[in-house]
Amino acid sequence: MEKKQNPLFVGTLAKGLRLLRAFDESHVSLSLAELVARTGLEKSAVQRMAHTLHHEGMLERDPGTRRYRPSHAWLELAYAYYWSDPLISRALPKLVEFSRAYGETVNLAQISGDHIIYSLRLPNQRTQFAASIVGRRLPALGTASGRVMLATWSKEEVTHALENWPIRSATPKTITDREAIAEDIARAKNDGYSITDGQMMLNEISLAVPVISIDGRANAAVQVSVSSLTYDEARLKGEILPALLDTAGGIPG
Amino acid sequence: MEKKQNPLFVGTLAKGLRLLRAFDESHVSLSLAELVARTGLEKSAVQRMAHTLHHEGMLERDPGTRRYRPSHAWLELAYAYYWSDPLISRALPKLVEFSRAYGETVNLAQISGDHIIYSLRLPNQRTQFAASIVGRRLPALGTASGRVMLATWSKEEVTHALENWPIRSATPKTITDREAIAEDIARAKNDGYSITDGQMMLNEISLAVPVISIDGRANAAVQVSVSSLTYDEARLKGEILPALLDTAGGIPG
DNA sequence: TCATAAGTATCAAATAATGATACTTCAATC
DNA sequence: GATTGAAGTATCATTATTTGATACTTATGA
Repeated sequence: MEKKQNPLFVGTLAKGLRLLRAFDESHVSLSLAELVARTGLEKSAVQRMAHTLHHEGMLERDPGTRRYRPSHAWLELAYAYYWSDPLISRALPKLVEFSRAYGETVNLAQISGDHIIYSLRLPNQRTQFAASIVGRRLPALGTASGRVMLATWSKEEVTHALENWPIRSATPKTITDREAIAEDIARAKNDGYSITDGQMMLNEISLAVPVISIDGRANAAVQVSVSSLTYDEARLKGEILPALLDTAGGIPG
Repeated sequence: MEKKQNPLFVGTLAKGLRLLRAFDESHVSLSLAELVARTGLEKSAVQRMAHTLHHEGMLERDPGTRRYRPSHAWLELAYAYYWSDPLISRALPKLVEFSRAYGETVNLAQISGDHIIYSLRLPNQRTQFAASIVGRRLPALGTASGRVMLATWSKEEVTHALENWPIRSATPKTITDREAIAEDIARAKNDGYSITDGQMMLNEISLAVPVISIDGRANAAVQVSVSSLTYDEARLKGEILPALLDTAGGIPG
């Protein structure tokens, strides 16, 4: 184990958490050996941690394949999170209302370090699975939600973000030029919304508006995803934008 | 710490997990002292665990109040869970379809020990917050979903459940008589659906149908909640039940 | 069938967690 | 605004617990 200065740091617990985080969308179940590979821990340590997590109900274990999987307990943790975050209960009814009225996919995104995380998602029939489930994280600079939040932040913070936050190219259309993103944020600051086209997925247009708190700053955004095959920007601005501004504005500060 | 026989059991990790589980819908943030009270651990241990969990991004800490809260990481874990459970991706499009068509709250429930857990929820405007968010656990015997699943299980399993699983009285109408529940399960076995009225909440009717796997057994159910003020059982059976059976039946086995 | 990898069990060594205690900061009350 | 008790933080000697090497067993597939 690396030298951990602080005597309050409990290495064993941190190791256990690494096993939990070893699971993601492309690692839905892991064997002992795979856990060793993904966590970088000793085989013995992984054996003990996995045993303990299983014993405590945090990992499911297939007796046949001996592979470990996330358990229902991971959803219970999400349940506790939902109650703990006051924004969720304020935003949910507004999003439901919007979703029912327009039938388009609508999400609540929150800033989470240099990423955004989707904390509420109301999918429609056409929505891809990855875009339907909560907890997804995306680099903030590459999303309409992230940009429209940044548009409410101080000049210093925006500069820092533009210089340091990560950018990941997900489609041929992904803008990786930080200058261009800076312009987009400036535009969002002026317009009060941000639109991206095919940044994370081709043929997907995203429209995001900020959820502004009392101090004028946004740490969250409401975002709509539509297909570029059925919408163009003009129609999006005409039909969806006003309602989306109402939705975000209606979330109690 | 109690004597833990198995040398593979890592007590420190188990203790850390207790901090996470100390949070729930009525404990959305906890101070150090409250964590001590709720976990039953030593003050020193809680201090170290909380520090570590915070350091690892699993707990948010308000610098002003010094209280701990669940972090976004708890949603990320849910994201990993969603990918890991193959039922989710199969059920989601069907539930969305139903939700759009009927505009009523629809859920996917799965058995989780002697409880059911809601793993997908598509709320409508009238849905209460607690009924809108995933991860909620309810005693299986008290829910239409739990009963309709049990209806597909072996006689021995049902007997065992009826004798041992917990029952919690949530409303004046909650049925706590295990005989009556046995009858209800028998009825569900015959009908292929289960209806409860005001069991968890007054003025709420639940209709559940099983998601049956190849072996004829159900570990999941699709469930609709409607207000008893706008629906009666007859209307529910006439208008909703056929579509709900289609929805559940359409989930690929 | 054999060979090899994966998973499981054991144990001596010593690191890292423990929990008692002392110190500091906060917040409430007079 | 000073006083007081509770909550939070820091420290450290003790020792229980984790550690990680190794041997053993069970799977897998060539």
